[in-house]
Amino acid sequence: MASRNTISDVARAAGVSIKTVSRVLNKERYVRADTRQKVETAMAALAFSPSLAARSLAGNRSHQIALIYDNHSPYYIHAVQEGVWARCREAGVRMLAQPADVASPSIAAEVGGLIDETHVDGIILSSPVTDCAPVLAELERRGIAFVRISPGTNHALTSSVYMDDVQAADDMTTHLINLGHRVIGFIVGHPNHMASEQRLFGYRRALDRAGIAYEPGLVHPGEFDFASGVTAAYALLSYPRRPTAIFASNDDMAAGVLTVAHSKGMSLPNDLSVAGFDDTPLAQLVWPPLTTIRQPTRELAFAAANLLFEKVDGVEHRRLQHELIERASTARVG
Amino acid sequence: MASRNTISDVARAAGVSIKTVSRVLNKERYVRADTRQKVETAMAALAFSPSLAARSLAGNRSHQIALIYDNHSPYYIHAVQEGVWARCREAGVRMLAQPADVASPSIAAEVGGLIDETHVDGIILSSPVTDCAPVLAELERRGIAFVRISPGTNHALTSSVYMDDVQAADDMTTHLINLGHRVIGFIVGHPNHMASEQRLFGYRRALDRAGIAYEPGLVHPGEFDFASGVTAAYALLSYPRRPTAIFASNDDMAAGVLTVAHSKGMSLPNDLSVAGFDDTPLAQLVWPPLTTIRQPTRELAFAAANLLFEKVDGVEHRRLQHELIERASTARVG
DNA sequence: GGCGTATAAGATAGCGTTGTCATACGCCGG
DNA sequence: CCGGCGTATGACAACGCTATCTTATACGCC
Repeated sequence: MASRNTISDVARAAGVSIKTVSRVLNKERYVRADTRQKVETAMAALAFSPSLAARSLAGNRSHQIALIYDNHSPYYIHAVQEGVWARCREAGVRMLAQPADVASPSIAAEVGGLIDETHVDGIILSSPVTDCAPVLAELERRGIAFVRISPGTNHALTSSVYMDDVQAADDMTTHLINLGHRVIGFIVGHPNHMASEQRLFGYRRALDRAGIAYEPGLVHPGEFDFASGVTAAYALLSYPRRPTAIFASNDDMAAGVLTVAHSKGMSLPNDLSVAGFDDTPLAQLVWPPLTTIRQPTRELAFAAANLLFEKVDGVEHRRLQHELIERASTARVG
Repeated sequence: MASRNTISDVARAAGVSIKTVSRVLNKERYVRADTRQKVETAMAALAFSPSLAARSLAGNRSHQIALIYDNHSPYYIHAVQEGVWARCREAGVRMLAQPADVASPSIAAEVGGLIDETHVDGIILSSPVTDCAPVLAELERRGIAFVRISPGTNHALTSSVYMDDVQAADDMTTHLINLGHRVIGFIVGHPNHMASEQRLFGYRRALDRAGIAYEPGLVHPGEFDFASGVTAAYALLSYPRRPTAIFASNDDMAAGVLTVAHSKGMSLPNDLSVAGFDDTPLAQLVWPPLTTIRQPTRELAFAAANLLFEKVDGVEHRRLQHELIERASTARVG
């Protein structure tokens, strides 16, 4: 239970002042190469890790950032955490993963409290917090650096990373049309998420361009979870003009569609094509594996952290590319 | 960009000394009810959140704990994070989610660095870090409080929470035997995880009790992921004594079995019963939904945090109950 | 009435860093 | 040969709390 090694221990071991150790630690200028070497040797020998608490308190950086999320998809959260974490690791910054509840009236206060408590240097917002007005207002008010992942509103006002959800949904719909489908069901995402609207819009745009009339009865609300996919599938499959293909706004709902089809004894993909969105690992775990849109979630998260560390002055955006992944759940209309 | 409110601001607003504010904050004795009230009012009015950095530095508590994991199942990580986080929230303690790599030679140093940097008050180890010898040694050496989730080794030496993997696998195997199966394939888990051995042992114990000879050809290694489930399923389904049921050590591998069975045009569960383990959400997203063992992951994590906060002197263990969940992937042998 | 004890509150010294300012050295040009 | 500048280093205060010690008051007992 040896007590913590401090900067003073390192300074003593290296025969320099604590300030010089601090300079080495922070890669400041005005340290001779051989001095730097001595200090680094001493740090390694003592396995010195500087106290983040002390650094936060004394300096104007905490070497920590927060990732805020409120998403019920473990796959999404996992990918986002991993992406941000990977970039943080490179930068020697600690990531605080912070769940939140966008529906809570106190969410802004909680985010404010988080900032005060932890002194974080910046914040990354993932969907749907990325469009949570009270949180955005609080962050603006405090003037803290932040980057939004896949924002749906006020795109121009803040830095963000995103993909083109409209185009992606258009691509998938067009793909189904190219396979000969003319009656295509669509399951909308959770109303909290701006991406839901955009994906619906892409679906409509593709139909439009192909000269296929939009039919409200073929569009069913959902909530991005399996259960709502099941519900929607039952509704769509009993609709008078029964769809030959169903495009769900995410993979979980698509899995729900598959389950309903299986339980009705349908043969997939011959009796019904099913498409998902996101390309979570789930897409490959179900049968038949899902044709879906690969959303570069991990890369978006990485890019968000990157943008935060660059500390660009103004507002900056980075768009990442999606990709249509064709698997066995879609086929030419029978 | 108002600057942080400090304990002094609160003290001034309440007309008391900073030490009294500190007392209220830490729920110490010797504060009159009306004084406490004044302070609490002032804190609320100023939306005061104490600096964790300052508290860590000055006191001997940091109000933070770390959760260390190296698990490739997003569902597992998510459940563990959620359980620990829920208990932390109640306790007003911050949770640091820390990925690690059990295969890395520097893992102990990294954990040590984490402790030095963050001053965490305690640590929770999830599988497979829970059985990582270098990490355990480092934690012992430092005398820091820690709780292990589902340890497989040296159970008696440290506090832990766990479920009975042997009994659970025994239960499932017995369930299949009771359905009339006599040729039961088994897919082992990742060798890193101690649970893998235990589940295999439970399988063998149940066979033994039922007087069914153990047949090595019916047991195939796996790695807890979908791909290894697929590989194992191909092997098992081409084994001369073809199994009528396959018990996979987790749900992901069971999903792999389902996929192989589907692609061979088998009718499930009539041609083959498939059982999983863990009851992750995935179990319900595949077709047919998996008969599986519900592992109370979230509750285990919650209990682990709880044990940490109780700061019991000696070593303590908590066992949580598993449950066999029967769904549509298993049936009486045809 | 004096004294011991429990309760209530304040003064002050750190905790381990970084920021600021001061200092020392070597080198250059005039 | 001296003043000034760029470089390299150190001394010390400050960050916002908690721990420790001290002081003040109230109360009960002999």
